[in-house]
Amino acid sequence: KLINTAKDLISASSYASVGVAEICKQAGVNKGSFYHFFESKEELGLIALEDGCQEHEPQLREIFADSKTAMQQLDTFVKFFYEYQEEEFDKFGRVRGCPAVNLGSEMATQSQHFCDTVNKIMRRFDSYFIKLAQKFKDENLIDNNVDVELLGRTLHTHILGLKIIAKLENNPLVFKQDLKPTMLRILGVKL
Amino acid sequence: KLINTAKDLISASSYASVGVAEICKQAGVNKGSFYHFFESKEELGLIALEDGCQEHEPQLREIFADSKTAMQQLDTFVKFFYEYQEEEFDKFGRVRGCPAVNLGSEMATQSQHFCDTVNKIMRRFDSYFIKLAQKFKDENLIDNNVDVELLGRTLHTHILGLKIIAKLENNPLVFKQDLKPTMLRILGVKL
DNA sequence: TATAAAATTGACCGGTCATTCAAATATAGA
DNA sequence: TCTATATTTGAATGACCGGTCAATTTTATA
Repeated sequence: KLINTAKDLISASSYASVGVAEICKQAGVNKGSFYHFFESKEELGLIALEDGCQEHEPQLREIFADSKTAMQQLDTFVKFFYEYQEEEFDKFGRVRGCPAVNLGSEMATQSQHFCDTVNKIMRRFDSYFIKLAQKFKDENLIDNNVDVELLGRTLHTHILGLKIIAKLENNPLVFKQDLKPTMLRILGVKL
Repeated sequence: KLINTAKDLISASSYASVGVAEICKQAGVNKGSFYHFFESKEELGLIALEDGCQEHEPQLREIFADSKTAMQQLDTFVKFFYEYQEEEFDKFGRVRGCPAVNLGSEMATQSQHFCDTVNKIMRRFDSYFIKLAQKFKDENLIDNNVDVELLGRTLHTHILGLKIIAKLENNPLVFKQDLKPTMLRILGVKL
């Protein structure tokens, strides 16, 4: 309960702006109990971060399933991504972007633990896009001399940038029209 | 002095983690004096943010000078960008990414003022890249049916993503090899 | 030099922060 | 039922937060 509350509250504003007291109150738990289960706010933050990202792994595995063609994977991803962000926007009235990146951006210079954890998560997400790029290459849809690792990371990097922009503008539509054509453009898909 | 100290301290960690007292101490000013010149921490933050971004305008205007060809502009930008980030890395031992985005990402959900200001800055930066894309189009280096506004924003978005990654990995090399080829790829420059 | 305005000082405020703790209560195993 | 362990309680801690203020000093003007 504490972990889920922390996920919600922190991703709704920021790590620093959410106090232990607020998390406890929202979760219906006393502060003493909090420190019985977690040794610090940081520990809870790290666990909530990791937990929140693991949540999406099943969906991601499905989206990037090997049985799908490259283009099917891309289409499913774009569709899922947009619908998820819209859903969140409707629910919270806010585009929250990427909680991991938000936390990483806030804490990178203050806590090595957060920095390391976020980097690990980033690399995990990278791998899905590298696999996607590899698929495009295998299907001969892109230049055969291309570096799929770089391409995958570039796709992911671009999506991070998009999430930041969408969060700042608080506008999920940013994803709707532009994402797929831009991804195809980065991949250099022959039409 | 307060503004410059605020710029340094905030971009070195985060808005929330830097207190008014610390800014004053570092600037050699008393708290009372602080509130003689600024009515709140937020006001100083906003001014420091705006000020820090204005600083780069002359260089940007030079980089994207109309007299240069599209490819020259891109080359100069990439070179300047990398050298600047390296310089900062050497000086502070840290890739700080984009202060505006860092602040925006931290404060977007907490202060409409910060959100608005950062968005304004983002749109200003967008315009340089839109002009660059237009230049590429004018010189017939890219598809003539392309939407230069989208293209410019996409370039900028990608760079924001790169800065985040570089900050998280604290590695300015992220910019070195990949930036130019990726920008050309996004632009779809005919080789 | 007289005077009004601007700037500086540093103590002070109420509130919030993460964290601690001793005591009370609930739970589970023998 | 007895006992040891896990959990819960909520008040207390000291540090720090942004912000205030009356008194003082500096500066500029005339």
